Amino acid sequence: MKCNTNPVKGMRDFLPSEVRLREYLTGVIARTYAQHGFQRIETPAVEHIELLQNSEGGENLALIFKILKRGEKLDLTKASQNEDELVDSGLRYDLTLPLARFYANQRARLPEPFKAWQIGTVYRAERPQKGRFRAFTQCDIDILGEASEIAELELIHATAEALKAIGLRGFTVEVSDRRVLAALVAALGLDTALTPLVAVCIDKADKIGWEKVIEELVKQGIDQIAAAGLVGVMQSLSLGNLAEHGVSSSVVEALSGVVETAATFAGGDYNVRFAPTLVRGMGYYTGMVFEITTAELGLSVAGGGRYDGLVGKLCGQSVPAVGFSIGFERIVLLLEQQGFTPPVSIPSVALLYNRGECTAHSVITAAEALRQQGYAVRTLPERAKLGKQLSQLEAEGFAGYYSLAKMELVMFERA
RNA sequence: GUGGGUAUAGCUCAGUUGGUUAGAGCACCAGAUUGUGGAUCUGGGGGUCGUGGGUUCAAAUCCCAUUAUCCACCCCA
Repeated sequence: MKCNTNPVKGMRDFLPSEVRLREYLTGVIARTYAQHGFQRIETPAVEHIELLQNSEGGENLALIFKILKRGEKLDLTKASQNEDELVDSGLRYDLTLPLARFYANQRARLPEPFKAWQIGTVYRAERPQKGRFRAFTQCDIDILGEASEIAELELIHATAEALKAIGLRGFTVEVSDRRVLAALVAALGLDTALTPLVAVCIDKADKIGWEKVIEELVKQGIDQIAAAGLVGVMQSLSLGNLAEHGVSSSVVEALSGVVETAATFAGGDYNVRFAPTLVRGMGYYTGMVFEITTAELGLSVAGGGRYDGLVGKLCGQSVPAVGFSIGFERIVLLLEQQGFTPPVSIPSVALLYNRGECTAHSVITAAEALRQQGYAVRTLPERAKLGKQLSQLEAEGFAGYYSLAKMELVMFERA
């Protein structure tokens, strides 16, 4: 039977060369996070559907891959069928929610505050396009149990250091705070329930321009004068004048402190700035939010924020929390665009033998001897057109080859 | 969820206003030659032209549907 050999829509196969780049990157990121004192944890890809759906995950809720009940619990004969009755679990769409559940469940065994890092695949049933897949890898660091902005600073610093270690420069860390916009909305006398709606419109400013933002706001039922007023304030907003617009002094101090301190650690390698239009989609964010963008890629390469309410909803005890996630796939995309190739850890050689002319024993013995010398060795039958084979091996990244017939090791000349 | 592009050999792609047996390069296999490290030459295998309908004497080519894929929007990493 002939069947479709493509991976499922939005999912990908990875070739050896692609995996090599990905492994190199995860290695660099892992090392940086470990240096900053974060501990790796793992959680399952599958979570209870209730957790995923009652999470204020914003638009992501519509994108959950749902998993059918199994066995007798899957009753397809019921008259009134809706999705919820057939589904009991789903694939995670981010790493934050599973972490919050993990923490609520394992808290007794974890240090306080807890600094965790994770790498894992998450799933969203979106329409795939450039830099966007249905299964993709995220690298998260989170601090739970730390209410002060030292947590924000540590996360920004560690994430920026990870990107630097990968070789990225000139990126911009944007910082804002959910409470800024909420204060502005309140100061203008608008219903604060409108804040999330307003946030979505404001978020588009960079793309569609302020004129259009006003139109959008009006379309959402906000009157023209208030909309224009809000946009006017937004355009002139800076760390210096936040207090004049009704933002509480504690928020202003925390925000300026984070932006200024983070900038001193950047040392010219990257930028840190207050970005009033930064909002972010997740509903669970309660305070500061951040994002990292690069000029080369029109997409953000990292995003995060404070979500103080999330753990409390799961275990009843309020636990402050902040997280920052690296969009692994976008880093990969960026490096591929730059033609980046990861450094080789061990030089590899190909051991070429003639089929039929030598025993398996002699092949493996010779290979072992080379491994003892520190090479990674792949045994391969020698082809009739040796020259062609050798050029292919060289292109594949082999440092040299060993001819079993001639008993000699030949290194390729480095161009 | 909305809009657009593409679909021909393992890969990258040609294919004229519809017209005989659908092509090239790369890759693969065999042979020749070079006295065997990439070259050169000859030959070979390999395609239901995404799928299903329709128009026509005749469809890879035109029309419709469908699927896949890529890109953009929404939103996001």
